[in-house]
Amino acid sequence: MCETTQMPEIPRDTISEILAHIAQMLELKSENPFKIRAYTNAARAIELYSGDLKSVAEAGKLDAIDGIGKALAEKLSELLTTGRMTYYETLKDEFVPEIFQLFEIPGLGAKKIRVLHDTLGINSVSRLERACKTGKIAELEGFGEKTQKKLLEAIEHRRKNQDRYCLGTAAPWAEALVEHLRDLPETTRVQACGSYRRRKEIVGDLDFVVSTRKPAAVADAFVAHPLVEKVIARGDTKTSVILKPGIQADLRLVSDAEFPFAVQYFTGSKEHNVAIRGRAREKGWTLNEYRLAPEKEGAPTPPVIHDEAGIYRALDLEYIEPELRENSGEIAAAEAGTLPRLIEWENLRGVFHNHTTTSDGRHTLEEMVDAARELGFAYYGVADHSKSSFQANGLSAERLMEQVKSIRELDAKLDDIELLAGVECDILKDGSLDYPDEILAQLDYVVASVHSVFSLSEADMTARIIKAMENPHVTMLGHLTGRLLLIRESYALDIPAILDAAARTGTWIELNANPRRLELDWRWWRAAKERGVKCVINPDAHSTEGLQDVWYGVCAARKGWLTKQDVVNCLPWKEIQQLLKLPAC
DNA sequence: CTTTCTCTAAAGTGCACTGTGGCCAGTGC
Repeated sequence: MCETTQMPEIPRDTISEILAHIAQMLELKSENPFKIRAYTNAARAIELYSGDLKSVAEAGKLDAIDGIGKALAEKLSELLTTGRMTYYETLKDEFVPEIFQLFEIPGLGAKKIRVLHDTLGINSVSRLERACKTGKIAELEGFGEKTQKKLLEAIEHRRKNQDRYCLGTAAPWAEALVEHLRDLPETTRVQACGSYRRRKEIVGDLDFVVSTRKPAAVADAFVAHPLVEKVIARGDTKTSVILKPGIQADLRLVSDAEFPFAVQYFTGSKEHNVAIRGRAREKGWTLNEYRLAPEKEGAPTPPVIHDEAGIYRALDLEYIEPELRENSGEIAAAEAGTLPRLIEWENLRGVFHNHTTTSDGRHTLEEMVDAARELGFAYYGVADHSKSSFQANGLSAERLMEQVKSIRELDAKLDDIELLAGVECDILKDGSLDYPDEILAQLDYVVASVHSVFSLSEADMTARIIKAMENPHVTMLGHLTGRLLLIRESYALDIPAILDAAARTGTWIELNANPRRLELDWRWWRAAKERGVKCVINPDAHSTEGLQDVWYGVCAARKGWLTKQDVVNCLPWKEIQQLLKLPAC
């Protein structure tokens, strides 16, 4: 046997993270700020680079990438060819790894972390918490009572979110495990349940229900999956594990006859199930995770159930899609036969809010358009950042007009997709827009979004956004509430007032499909629909892969009871053309 | 550390906000 010398390819994201980590360490060492920025820029340049880094390194051409000079090219070349970077490893040895947790606490940056470390020896979140509780932080120069209180709250918030994951984070793990279970010869039926199946924007754990005649074999195979870190419980019917990323996953093993009941039960929500069981009881039956049976002797015999829909049918209900099972009126609607026919992924015909390398996207216009064609979209809109979003390399009016020109040129060459030239225009603090009207008038549509000054009062923020909506060039509002799930709360906003204004001005509201956003939140869409406000599902894609986020957007729209009639981008091209008052081709 | 120029030296996204400490510094977008 010969030894293998082949080195596994280092993912581009890992390289980018290493550079960002170096920047962080240099910050802690109070290095030359421009050196720090050079590493930050390089991390970004690598992230945005779409070519094959390894072959560029082998050709010695790394310094041709914008933002990579002689020194960085050398270090990256070492990393790409040997798998190690000496500089990085030496630097890393100077710090305990826990200290980097402190950067995750909002309000703490390198300067403050350095003070905490040098004066109180704080090098981890747990030490920081202790110091806050003993009042030591408030005594420090540059800190005070308020900072101490804010830090403690941030630590508490962090702890609360520790066992919560975004739908988009958990979905690949859930799907990998479902596929693994389905591939086993011993499994009959497999279903992922719980909040993941209900497509909640945040999930706490993963639940799988499997029917089988050989539960021990299935459990063995489940715990042997490479994603599994450790087994915390192992019984005949239930196995619980912790996956490598930290999330708990439960596997329930049942007979095939029990399967529909287990799936219905473990899909929840708890509130939905309580209501459903109450309904069974009214018919003299008892419903649990194993069966539907007469409650006592003499009660009528329930029908034989083969699948989940059968349970609902037995209770005189239409089938209720998992996304709707939140006990918010779905049972009454199922009884009356008025459940909406929910939008499906296949109904989407195009998208409007997408970026390119011209602002902060990772792929070029051509690459993004190719990806959109592959997804089968009939139309595709580009909306890069406007000039005030300089941190996202926002476009000056001049650059924007150049981009419009290149979009029109590419559009003329393609006959299987229609391209639209738009912009994601910043709503400035006073509600005015980032370009004059004569510039906006030259675009096919405008996505108006807030990217700065999040701390306005509710009244001021509401007035700001309404003012933007009143500009006739504004077609839709992007990521209305500014939340980043598990990272940042929404800003203060009077949403009913915004919905009223949207109805009055005919402004569409985006359902931003990025799994960190999924806003406007699904809980508001029925109120929007009542007012006749239209939804537009946008991926806010910064890369070709990002386009696939529309799937999460459709999940959220389904949770919001939306049908294809409620979502503008389910319309065919001809109707979009009329709605946007575009010249006929 | 990189880029660009005034080509071996200088400049390098800019503003709002917050809290603290006395009119500034650090953080975050």
